[in-house]
Amino acid sequence: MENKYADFALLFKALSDETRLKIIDMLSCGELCACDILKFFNITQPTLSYHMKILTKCGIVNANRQGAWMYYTLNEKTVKEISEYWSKSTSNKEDCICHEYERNTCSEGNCKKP
Amino acid sequence: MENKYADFALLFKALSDETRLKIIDMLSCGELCACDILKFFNITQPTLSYHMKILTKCGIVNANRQGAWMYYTLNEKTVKEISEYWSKSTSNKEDCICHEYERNTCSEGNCKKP
DNA sequence: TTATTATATAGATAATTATAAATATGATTA
DNA sequence: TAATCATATTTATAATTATCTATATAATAA
Repeated sequence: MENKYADFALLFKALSDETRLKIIDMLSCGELCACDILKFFNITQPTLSYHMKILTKCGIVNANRQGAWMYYTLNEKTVKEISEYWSKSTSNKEDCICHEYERNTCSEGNCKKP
Repeated sequence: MENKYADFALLFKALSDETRLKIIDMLSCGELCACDILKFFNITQPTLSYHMKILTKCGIVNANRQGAWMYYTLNEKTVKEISEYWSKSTSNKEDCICHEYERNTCSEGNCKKP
């Protein structure tokens, strides 16, 4: 992993859109064809294609072409990695980047709480 | 909850930036003053202020002013809500929005897998 | 009270994003 | 083979985002 923060920032960016969150919700119940997803939304086909590209490029969604049709599924590995990242990032840990510097050093220590 | 997809899209948008992910990592080990966070990064003070506003506005981070200093902590409630949303959104569920429509209806059912 | 420190806001700008219309590609059907 | 269907790409555009500089505000220290 070259830069995990950049990688996960990209994954979260893929999740930062209402339409894409709904698509993930739908895929959690099983594989779907692009045309089925499209009918659910009030967006054009190129717009869906754009969103699916964002979801597949970062690895949250698997794409599988069957002739003219594209079938999508959730990528369980990435789904799990996101859970694990969030869980680890938000809990106290030995190897946190915050240990790479001194706390309370503003104005020679004046930012310590009273 | 008015629109959970819009709400969580906003939370994930707050997480879609490398600097903000690092700030959350740092806060997981305990409360920090803005000036301490600032020293960790190669960004200007207004840029940090902008990022902290995004994190506090959506409720991921709590802000607490003590005189001239701003102290930040993680908002454990929101942290947990994000975990729970992701876990639920990515697992098969009875009340999924995908049940609001018929599958495999493209070209009168031709998008069914062979 | 004046200077300094910590933080926020305003304004400008470059980069990115979401969207649609138009078009292209490639598969399927008649 | 021609027409149709499913999807992707290109182009344009409007909106949003990340960043900086400059400035403002408010607290603290000299």
